[in-house]
Amino acid sequence: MIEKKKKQQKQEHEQAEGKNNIFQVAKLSGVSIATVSRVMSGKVYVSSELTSRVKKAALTLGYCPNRSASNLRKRVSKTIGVIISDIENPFFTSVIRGIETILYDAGYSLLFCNSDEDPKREKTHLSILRAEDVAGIILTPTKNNNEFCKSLVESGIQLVAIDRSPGMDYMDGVTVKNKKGAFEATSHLAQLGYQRIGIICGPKQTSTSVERLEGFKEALLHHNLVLDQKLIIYSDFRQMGGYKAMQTLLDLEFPPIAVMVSNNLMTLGALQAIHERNLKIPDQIAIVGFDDMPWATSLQPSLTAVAQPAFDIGTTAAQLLLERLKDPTRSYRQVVLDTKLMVRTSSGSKMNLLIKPVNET
Amino acid sequence: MIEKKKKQQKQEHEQAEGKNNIFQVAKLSGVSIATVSRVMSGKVYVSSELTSRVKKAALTLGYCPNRSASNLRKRVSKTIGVIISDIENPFFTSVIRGIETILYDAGYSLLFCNSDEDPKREKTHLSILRAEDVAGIILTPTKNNNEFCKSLVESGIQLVAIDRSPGMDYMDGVTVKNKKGAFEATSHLAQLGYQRIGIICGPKQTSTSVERLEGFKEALLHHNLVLDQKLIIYSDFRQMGGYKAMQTLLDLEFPPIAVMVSNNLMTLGALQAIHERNLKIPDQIAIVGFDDMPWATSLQPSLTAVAQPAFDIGTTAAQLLLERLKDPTRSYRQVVLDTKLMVRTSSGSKMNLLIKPVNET
DNA sequence: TACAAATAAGAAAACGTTTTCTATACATAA
DNA sequence: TTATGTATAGAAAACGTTTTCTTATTTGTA
Repeated sequence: MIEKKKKQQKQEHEQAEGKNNIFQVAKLSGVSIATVSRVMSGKVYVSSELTSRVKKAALTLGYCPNRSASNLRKRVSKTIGVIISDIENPFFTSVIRGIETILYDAGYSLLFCNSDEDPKREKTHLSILRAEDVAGIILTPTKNNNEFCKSLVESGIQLVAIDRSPGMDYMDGVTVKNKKGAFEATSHLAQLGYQRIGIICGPKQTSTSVERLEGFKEALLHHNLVLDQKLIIYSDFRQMGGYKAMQTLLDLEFPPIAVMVSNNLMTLGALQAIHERNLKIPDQIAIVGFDDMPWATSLQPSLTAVAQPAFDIGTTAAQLLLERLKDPTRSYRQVVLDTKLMVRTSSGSKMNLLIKPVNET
Repeated sequence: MIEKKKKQQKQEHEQAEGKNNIFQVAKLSGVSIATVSRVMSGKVYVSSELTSRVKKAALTLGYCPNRSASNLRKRVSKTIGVIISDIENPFFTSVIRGIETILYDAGYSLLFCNSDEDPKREKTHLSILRAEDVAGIILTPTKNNNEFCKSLVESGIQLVAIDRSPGMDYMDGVTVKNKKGAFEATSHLAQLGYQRIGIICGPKQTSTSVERLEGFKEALLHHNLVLDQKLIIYSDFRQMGGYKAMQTLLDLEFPPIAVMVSNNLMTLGALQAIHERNLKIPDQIAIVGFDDMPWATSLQPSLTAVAQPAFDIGTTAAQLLLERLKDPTRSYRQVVLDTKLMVRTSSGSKMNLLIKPVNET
């Protein structure tokens, strides 16, 4: 008799105060732990009598199921990893916000990592995320980790690439029409009569940078403008890089009269360099940026820029991931979102029709 | 015989391909799972012979321990929750970056949440983080969740408050000298000869907003300037709010000739309103912002602003948390970091070069 | 009346680790 | 020699869930 009781109690898990578990709820409500679990997850038959008793007990104890145990047993986690290359870039924070909005509603948590554009760091993060048993990962892929990504997919972790298209056929992806955006921006400058147009690019390897340069070149061709290689400067997508790149351009024997800058942070740097030399925008030099940012309308003159739907990139990526988690067999797809040229005054447009606040709450 | 073998194999966990576990490593290297675990954690005696065999097996299988199982067993997690009120605010992204830098090195992962300044959302996130069994939480506390926070601390989850001081004595905190920062900024304007100075504040409830207003008032008093209640506008720390607030100020019968804006996003909005009316900065209106941002030097004129050590706020918070995790009994402490007035041209300082930042670290 | 099907709930197994307990071999000290 | 300690490594328990397996009860149908 005593023997038997002892054995039964073996699992009673007398715990320290504060932390409580399913056994305590079961005890308080006088049911088995199975029933408690069923009530908590709420999708199986439990009598209304027991349901209410369990719910009451759970409430008074402030019980909430341990997620590690749950994940372990279910072999799935309600966590999704996000690896961003630069969290200090407002473009990416908008993306994150988009991701968060969707995933939060779907009951997922976000495990966040900053790769700093470093493939090694990216790999470390990827393996941590795997150990963490995330359901999926949304990332801005750097190069060099293709085989590793592939092995992740094989081991059942779904990936979604954003911003860059790594040319992988084993994951979904969301990008924007970089080439078209750059084409429009450059054409805009050409149409305003600027002939000597320069560009500040990002790193040579990233697909976004390459595509934007392509659009730039095509626009020059389209408008019968000569392409001077000296007016193409490669940089690093960072503010300081943009600053130095613009200095280089301005130091040329024949500097450009208009410039397209391939991302937001470099645009800030470029503006700084221009202001330092007391050049008038757009009279002495016109400028068009890529990425429309909150500060674009606060600049004097306001900044003409190619707007990317950053928030939508995030929501789209999250949705792709959710759909794939629901149906892992469906074919991989690449969603390409549109860009929009926001014409303001830094490009020298006389008709500043489109001055609107970027961000209304 | 067969019986016995079956029983032994019971634990062999023949798995699907791809995912691998400790049993497979043990099998491949011909040792027990205990030994594998000991090798992986690497702080207990295992012979060099077995160690190398296990390591090799782990490598070829690409094994890495399941974190859920580990957390469950160890009853601690290497995950830390971060709840930020607005991820689109560059100030907070710098903070996050600081947090990430420290915690990454210490082997922690970051579970990220956006509270959107909404106490209800904050509470939801807090309980998710508890279920997730995080070791600690760094948050920008909104009001109204005091008792809940307290219960978290009681159940063993350490909290660190950043940016705002909720006046709680059961958690560590990191803030900056808001009052002193606002005092200096306002004094700077007063010393330049501006007499009619306005302020755009954040929400009335947040401690940062209150402290900055206090510093503003004290500076006026100190310089024998009258305080016109009409020149104090409360807003919401967002760009649109700053835009509208500045419009309100400029629409006054006697508008201010200089303005201090209590955060970065509202400053952007205020600038927009000023530019829309084609007012010259600083000749027709001077402006000083709170929070020094990457774009401050790209503005024309460049923006005078109170710099907060956002990155350091993050690293400090992370360090406080790590120290507390190491020694949960140590007394709670509030770290207050210094601000620094970055004098540029939007405040009109060109006219008065005698002024220099009054500061010591 | 009897037998199948459906409902409800407990017992027990399983998830993949870490760690305690136990056992062996070998060295050292009494 | 015997006792004691130490290095090494396997067996088994434990972490807190979810879910399968059982069992008991109720309902429906031939």
